[in-house]
Amino acid sequence: MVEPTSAPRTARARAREELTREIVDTARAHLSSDGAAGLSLRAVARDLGMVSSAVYRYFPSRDELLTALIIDAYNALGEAAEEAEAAVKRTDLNGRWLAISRATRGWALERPHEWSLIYGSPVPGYQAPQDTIAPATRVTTLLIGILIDAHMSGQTPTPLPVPRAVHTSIAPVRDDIPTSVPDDLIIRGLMAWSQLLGVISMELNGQFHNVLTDTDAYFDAAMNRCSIDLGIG
Amino acid sequence: MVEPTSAPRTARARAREELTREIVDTARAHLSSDGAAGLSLRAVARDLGMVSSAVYRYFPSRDELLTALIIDAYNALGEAAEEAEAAVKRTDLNGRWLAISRATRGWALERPHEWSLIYGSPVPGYQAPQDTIAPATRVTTLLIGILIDAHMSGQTPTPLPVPRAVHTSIAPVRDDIPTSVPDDLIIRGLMAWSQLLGVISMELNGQFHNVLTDTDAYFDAAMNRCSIDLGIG
DNA sequence: ACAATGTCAAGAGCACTGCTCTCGGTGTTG
DNA sequence: CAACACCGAGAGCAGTGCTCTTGACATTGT
Repeated sequence: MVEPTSAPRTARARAREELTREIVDTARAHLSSDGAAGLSLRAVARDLGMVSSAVYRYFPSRDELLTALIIDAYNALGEAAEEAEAAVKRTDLNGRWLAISRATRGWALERPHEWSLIYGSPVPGYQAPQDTIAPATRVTTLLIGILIDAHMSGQTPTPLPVPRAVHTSIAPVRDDIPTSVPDDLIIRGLMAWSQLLGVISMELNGQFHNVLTDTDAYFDAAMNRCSIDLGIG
Repeated sequence: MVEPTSAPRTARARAREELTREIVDTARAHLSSDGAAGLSLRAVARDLGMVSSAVYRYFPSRDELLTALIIDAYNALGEAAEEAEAAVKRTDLNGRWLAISRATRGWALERPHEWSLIYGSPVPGYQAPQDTIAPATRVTTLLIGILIDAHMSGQTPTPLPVPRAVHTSIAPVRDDIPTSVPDDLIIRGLMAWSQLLGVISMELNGQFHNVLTDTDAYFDAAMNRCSIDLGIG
C-alpha cells in the first residue's frame, strides 16, 4: 500500500502546521521588540485571536516556544553567514573570514534580542535541548572550513607552542579537523571566534560606550587583525 | 552648636540604612541562586519578614534594586581584580595581565548571575544610570595601566598600521592615555579586553560544550597569547 | 511639653504572567 | 455511523510588579 500521507495529509494536520508556524512567527515578532523576558504566551495568543490555553496545544510550555525560536535564530544566522561566504571566491580566505564575521555582526545588530537568545546570557531555568546543537554549529563549521583551507594553502603562521593540557582539551574539535592541521592553528581559530563573539556582544551590551565612536571601523580593524593572526591577512 | 548628626544620626536613619543593606544583601542572595529574571521583590520582602509594599519605601522600583546590585557587582569585581594585581610585582607586566584576567574569570565563574548582570545581555527595559559608569571602569583602568607601563618599558610590539577611521574612533579612550602610546597598542589592548570578555561569556553560556574539555587550560593559553600580542609575553 | 509633620509597615487591590483542568464541539478514522 | 482523538474556550490557581490608603510611630518646631 502506498502511503497517502506524503503531501497535504489531513486538513487538521495542515491547520496544525500552519497555526504552529503562525505562533512561532508572532512570537518572534514579540521577541524582536520586547526581548526574551518580555515574551508572553498570552500576548502571542491574543495577537492570534485565540485564548492562551489553546497555545498550549501546540507548545507544552513557554520554554518549548523559546526552543523553537532558538533553533530558528541559529538557522537564520547560519544562513546569513553561508550566503555571505558564498559570494566570495573560495581562494580568498581573508575575504571569506571578513564576509562571515561581517554577516554575523550585521545579523546581530539587526536582531539583538535573537542574538541574545543564542549567544547571550542563558535564560534562567532554561536548558538547551539536543535539537539546538546541530543548527548551532553552522557558523563554526564555516570557520573550520577556512582553517582547513588555510592549512592546505600552506600560508599558515609559524606555530606557537601549545601546552599539553590544551592539546588534550581541544580533542572534541579535532574530530572535525584533519590531523595535519596543527593545534596552534586551531587555537588561533578559537580565539578569532571568541574575538568575534566578544566584540559583537560588547557592542550590543553598550560596552563600547565612551570608548569607541565608530564601532564599524573598529570591528573591521579587529577582524583584519584576526586574519593576520590566522595567517590569511 | 556642634552638629550631633555626624556619627549615628537619628535612630530612624540608622534603621533605614541597615534595612537598605539587608534588602540588597538578600536580593543578591536571590540573584545568585535564581538569576536576575528570577529576582522577586516580594520574595525578598518575605525573606525579611516584611510585606512587599514596605520594600518600595527603600527602592522605588525593581530596577532601582537591580541598579544597586549592578554597582555592587562592578565594585566587587573591580576589587577582586585590583587585589589580584596588587600581589604581582609592577614590573611583571605579563603577571599583572594574567592576575587580572584570572581574577576576572574566577569571579565570573563564582557569581555567574552577577556577571551576566554587568556583562551579559542587558535586562530588557533597563537603562543603566550614570551611577554605574564609575565602578564599571575599575578593571579597564587596570588594563590601561598595564598598557601605559608596557609602552614606558619600551617592549611594545612593532605597530601594525591603524586606519584613520579607527584612529578617530578611539578618541574617547585617548583621553586617559598619554599621547605617546601608539594607536596600535590601544587596539591590541581593546582586543585583549574583548578576548577576555568573550572567552568568559562563552564559557558561562556553555559555548565551549563539545569543543573544549579543559577550559582552565585553554583560558590560560588564550590569555598568554594576548600577552604575546601585547608584547609583554 | 505638645502638637504638627514626616516616615513607616501593613493590607487591599489592579493588571499581568505561566500553567492546569474541565467542558463541549468537531474533525478523523475504524 | 459510531468511537476516538483533537481542539478552542473558559475558569481558576499561584505568582509577579506596583499603587493607594490606613493607622501607628518617630522626629521636630514652637
